[in-house]
Amino acid sequence: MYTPLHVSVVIIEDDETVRNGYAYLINRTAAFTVVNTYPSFDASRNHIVNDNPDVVIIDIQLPGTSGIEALPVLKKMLPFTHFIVLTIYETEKLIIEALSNGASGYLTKNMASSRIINAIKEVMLGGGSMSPNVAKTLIRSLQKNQNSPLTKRETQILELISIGKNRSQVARELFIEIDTVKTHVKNIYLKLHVNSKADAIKVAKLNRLI
Amino acid sequence: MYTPLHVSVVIIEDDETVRNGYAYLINRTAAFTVVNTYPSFDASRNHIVNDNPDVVIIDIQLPGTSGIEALPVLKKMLPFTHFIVLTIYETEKLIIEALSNGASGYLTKNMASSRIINAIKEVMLGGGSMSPNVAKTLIRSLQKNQNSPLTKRETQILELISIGKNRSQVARELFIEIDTVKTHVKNIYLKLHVNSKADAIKVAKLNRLI
DNA sequence: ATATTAATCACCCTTTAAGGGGCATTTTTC
DNA sequence: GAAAAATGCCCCTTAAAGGGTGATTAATAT
Repeated sequence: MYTPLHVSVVIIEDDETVRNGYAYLINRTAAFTVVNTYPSFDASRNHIVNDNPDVVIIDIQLPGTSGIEALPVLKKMLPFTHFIVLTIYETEKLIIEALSNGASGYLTKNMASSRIINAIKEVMLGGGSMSPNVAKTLIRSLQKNQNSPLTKRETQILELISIGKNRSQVARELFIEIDTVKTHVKNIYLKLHVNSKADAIKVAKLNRLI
Repeated sequence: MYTPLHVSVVIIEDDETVRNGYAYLINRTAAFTVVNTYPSFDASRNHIVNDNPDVVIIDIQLPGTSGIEALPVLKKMLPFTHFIVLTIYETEKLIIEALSNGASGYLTKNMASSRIINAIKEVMLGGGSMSPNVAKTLIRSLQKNQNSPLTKRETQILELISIGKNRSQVARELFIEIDTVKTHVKNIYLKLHVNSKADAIKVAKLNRLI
């Protein structure tokens, strides 16, 4: 694997011991240099653009601005920098927020240290990196319930409705009458025990029917 | 890392050379046994339940039923088996389809062979596994456009609308008047050059504004 | 073969939501 | 202190949603 020379890294992590541990680990690796470390995003604010790192390792739970909130701001300040979240939290919500806010990687702190180095290499090559638990959580968030009470057609119709199409648009798209769509919608509501579009979508998403 | 003994693997892959290569590689690994290989899902259909593998390595492009179509069927036949897709294709659509159809891993064929072994270990431990390019594609599909023409509030409102809430529900949720929601919606439509909810959601999703 | 489920369509009806227009105020941000 | 963002209040018309009741056909499972 080819790794560009002189990869500069900044670490944002509030625990001093952990922060120094990572810094040691990264500095020990040939061609990797930790150019600066900060105990919080707020502390990094006026310096990090000057550091101009290739990669930022950032924790989620930080004093003041959280890592999640910091990401879009950092991304704007350093548009060509890669961000790797390194945290103990692995809830679906946090993972999706971090990745949608600009992180290229999401690692949990119980990882072998070699994986941190690997992750840096991977994101430097334009890839993404996740620990297995994170990958699993993300994959699970994509997976549909195999025991859906809805039929194929009902699922299909609810999916179209969930992306904002109205009944006549659904009818046109599926080459059926609007009254047929209406019947399906009524049956969907019956099965999901709801009586509105919004509730149906909510229940369906909660149970991964769509 | 602890690995349970006797991990049984089935390979579904149409190219004989590749198939035998994987089989050799996996059999060479202690505690891993390839119990059977098939050139297609259709060929495996009547035997694979009897093979009862812990892990199935499956290609996407197969003669007859594609790997994507095969996944939900296999998942039903083997509810406790882990599936790893191993393919040359890495489009967003295929990746999301494969993962939402039940795959626990998605690897591309240009990977070092050790990663296949690692992936099997990871999914056996209940994790997920993706190669960096796949992770990047998946992450990118989550990322929002940083240059959205919409303001924070407009984005927030469009998000609520996109999950099926109507204006009065949005108003209640954000503790504002329904007329304010209406004004925001009007401005959203102006900015996105649309004049309906469905079109706004379509344009916004296409440009990752929501 | 035959019951069940899924999918299709057609009317009735009332209420709610959506969309277009214009305008005014306050709060935030640069 | 100008500009952008967020808030709110009217006018208006049409489109959509939701509830009820029913029927026919196609697919599928027992």
